[in-house]
Amino acid sequence: MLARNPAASMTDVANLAGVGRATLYRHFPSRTALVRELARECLRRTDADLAPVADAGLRGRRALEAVIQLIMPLARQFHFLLSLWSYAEDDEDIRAIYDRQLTQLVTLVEEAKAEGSIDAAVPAAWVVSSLDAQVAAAWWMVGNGLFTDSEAAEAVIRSLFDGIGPRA
Amino acid sequence: MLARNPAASMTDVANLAGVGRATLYRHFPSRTALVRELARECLRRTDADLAPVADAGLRGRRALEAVIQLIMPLARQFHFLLSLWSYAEDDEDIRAIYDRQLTQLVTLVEEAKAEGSIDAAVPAAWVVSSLDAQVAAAWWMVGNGLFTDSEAAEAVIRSLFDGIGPRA
DNA sequence: TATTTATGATACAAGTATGTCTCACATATG
DNA sequence: CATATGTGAGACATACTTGTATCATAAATA
Repeated sequence: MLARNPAASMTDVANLAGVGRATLYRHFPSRTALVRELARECLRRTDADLAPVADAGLRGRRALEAVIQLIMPLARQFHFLLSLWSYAEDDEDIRAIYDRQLTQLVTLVEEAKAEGSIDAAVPAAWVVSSLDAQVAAAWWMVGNGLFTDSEAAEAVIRSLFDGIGPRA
Repeated sequence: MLARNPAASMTDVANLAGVGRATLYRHFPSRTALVRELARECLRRTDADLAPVADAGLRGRRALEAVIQLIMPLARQFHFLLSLWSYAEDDEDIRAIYDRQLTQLVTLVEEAKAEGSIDAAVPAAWVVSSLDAQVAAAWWMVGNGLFTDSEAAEAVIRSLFDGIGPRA
């Protein structure tokens, strides 16, 4: 519900969940608590889905490509945070997990730079921003039936590393 | 105010504008009217700023690069529409202007394909989405002091056409 | 100077959201 | 069977937001 409409009320959430509003408040003492738990869940799920990348020992560009492919189905859940993040960012736990994930991503970017698959002159922060923005854009394409999940991942990988210019 | 916090109340807007709430209602009969006028203003300003591109007779990639450079300072005003667009999209005038601008952008993309500076296999919708997403991302970098305006435009142009891979 | 106009402050009504509380009921457990 | 637990429905207080209306005042105009 909050992913579709971040301004949804507790009544809306309860109705969509098929439970009474009172019951919702029994599980989440406040709206802020609900949003934070949702954020935590998103971050947990990301950790879980991205674990195979680290386990497989992938590095640099190969790892980033795997991350993009794995993260695409989660983009929807991520996207809701854009407008609700202000409620979550004050939470210490959430911030810690988020910072760690961000650091891991930056590490992959640095590895890719070291192996020569990313231009060392490009700031890592921009790579991460551009990656994030394009994943969100690609998910939007999926949502509007203009891409399948795999097409979306492929488009992001290609655009990110090689751009939309003519193939070499 | 609405650019920073799209959920801001009329009181917030009036306070930031340094006028009374009543006066704000004298100029904009409703919150929706305010948002729509803001949207109209954004689109008008975009038209004005982008007019030189058409006047100079730029086409294809050169035109797209000029658009990116000119649009960057406007990105902030554009960005507020993401969450407020639902209030504006019902307005016939606004929709017409927006659709025209979008069509013009797609035309530039098609021209770039024809001249060989964009791979014909890449869907135009994805080019526009990726462009839009990266402009927003770059503006965010500017807002956080990680890019200057011109660095931002340069980064978007380079990432869009050539990606972040090593320079050929 | 007299008058019109725009403004700020404020009160007001109606609607909605949050968070708390109570009560009746169903279900699971002892 | 008796009891404990969780739920749904709803009342309730509080607060906030929208949109309207009123009134006194400052500034521009005639």
